[in-house]
Amino acid sequence: MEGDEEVVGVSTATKTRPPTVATRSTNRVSDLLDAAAVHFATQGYHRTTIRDVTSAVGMKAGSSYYHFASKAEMLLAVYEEGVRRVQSSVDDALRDQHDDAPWDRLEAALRGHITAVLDPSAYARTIVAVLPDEVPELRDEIATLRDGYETQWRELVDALDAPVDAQLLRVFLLSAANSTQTWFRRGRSSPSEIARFIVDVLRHPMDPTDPTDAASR
Amino acid sequence: MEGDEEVVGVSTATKTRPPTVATRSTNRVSDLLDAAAVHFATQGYHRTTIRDVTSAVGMKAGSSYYHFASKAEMLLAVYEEGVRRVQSSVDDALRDQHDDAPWDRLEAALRGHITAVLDPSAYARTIVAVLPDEVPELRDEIATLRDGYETQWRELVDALDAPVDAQLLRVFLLSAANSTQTWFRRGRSSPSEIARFIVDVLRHPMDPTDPTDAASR
DNA sequence: ACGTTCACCTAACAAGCGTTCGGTTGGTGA
DNA sequence: TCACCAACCGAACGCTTGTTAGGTGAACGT
Repeated sequence: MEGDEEVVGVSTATKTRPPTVATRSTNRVSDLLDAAAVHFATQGYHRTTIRDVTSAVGMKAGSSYYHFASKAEMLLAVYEEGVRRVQSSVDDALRDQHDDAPWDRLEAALRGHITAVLDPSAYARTIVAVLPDEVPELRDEIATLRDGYETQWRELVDALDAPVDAQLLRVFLLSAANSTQTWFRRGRSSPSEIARFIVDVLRHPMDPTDPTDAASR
Repeated sequence: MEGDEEVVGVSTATKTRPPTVATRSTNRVSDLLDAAAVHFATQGYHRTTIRDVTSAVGMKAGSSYYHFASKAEMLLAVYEEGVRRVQSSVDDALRDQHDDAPWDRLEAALRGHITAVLDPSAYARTIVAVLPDEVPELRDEIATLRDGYETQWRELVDALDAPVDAQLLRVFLLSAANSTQTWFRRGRSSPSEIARFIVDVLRHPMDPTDPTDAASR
């Protein structure tokens, strides 16, 4: 009998359907998500327990399942919000950048990306910290989200018209920008400086023995 | 009575002391370590269970504790071997590199590093995949091991005499090299090509509009 | 005023985890 | 030949985990 399976998700529960949006002001889903983001970003998915997250906002473990059907769906929610925030941070940076030269646009995008990755809210950090196949059940969803975001970077890098493999360059750019999360210490250098550093390193020769570099030294 | 506590670690067990080195040929510690490396590298520390590792070599879970006092010590053993292999891979590459120009030495070291990171034995991949504070009880040991290895890179980067922050450059170099593990597909590009790509990107200007780049295009 | 619904809590469940401990076997040195 | 010990096995332990189910009270629409 395969007529009506759990089509949309209406399986065991008869009527207790967690609403997608908050309907009452006492709803604390956003607090839950905030705490989840912090824990996922700093401890990773598997080391984070539901009780870690809920107790951080004064909830009990079971209450989580009123809002999220599972731990994986909780991560997915954080992940989606993370992508949304990085994307909008990049958009903001690109909007502020009025010079539309390819290298300037790249630097602006880098600045936006790094800013989001270093944001204390930890949403963006989660999408860097937890890798796609760390949670097999979400592999496709996570991969899709990442791809959607990286599409923009494909265009940015292609626009450079650089004399190297564009795919390699894009991968290295993102890995360099993401790595800031591991070593960054506040106060030493800002996202803007890091973005500028990366672009400078790429644009200008840094080999003192390079014949084309005679002028800059 | 605090006279004789578990001073050195001789607590419960009376005489069953696992020997540090293998004494009999039927010893399968190396097989265990191989399997552990594969699982730690591909699944991470927390998603890997003792039963995963032992069953991969036809052992039972409890038998692991004849060789390793805990799961954490098992990881540490893999980690140490991983550092050893990356180090020797870099040493080999540097030895083969007869031109001792700083940039050539850097490229050789990168080649060695990437080769080790992409090695199917997975030991080196482990030290990239599992981050220092993923296992709090080993944080200091792991950090020490990493520092020891990175010292060499400090020297290599300093020798470049590049007109940028040496620390930033070193961090980006290693993160770029390590990121190969996530996207590398065998057959598309070799460790040598990737190493050369990274060095090329740094040494030579890739901005077509850069005035100093007129000659190379 | 009142029944309904939201947003939780309480309490447990089964599965899986790292770990322990006594037993077993086959190779080994004397 | 035989005691011995390295190198396991078998079976459990206690704990944590994600998850479920039923109950509770305050806020809400009517």
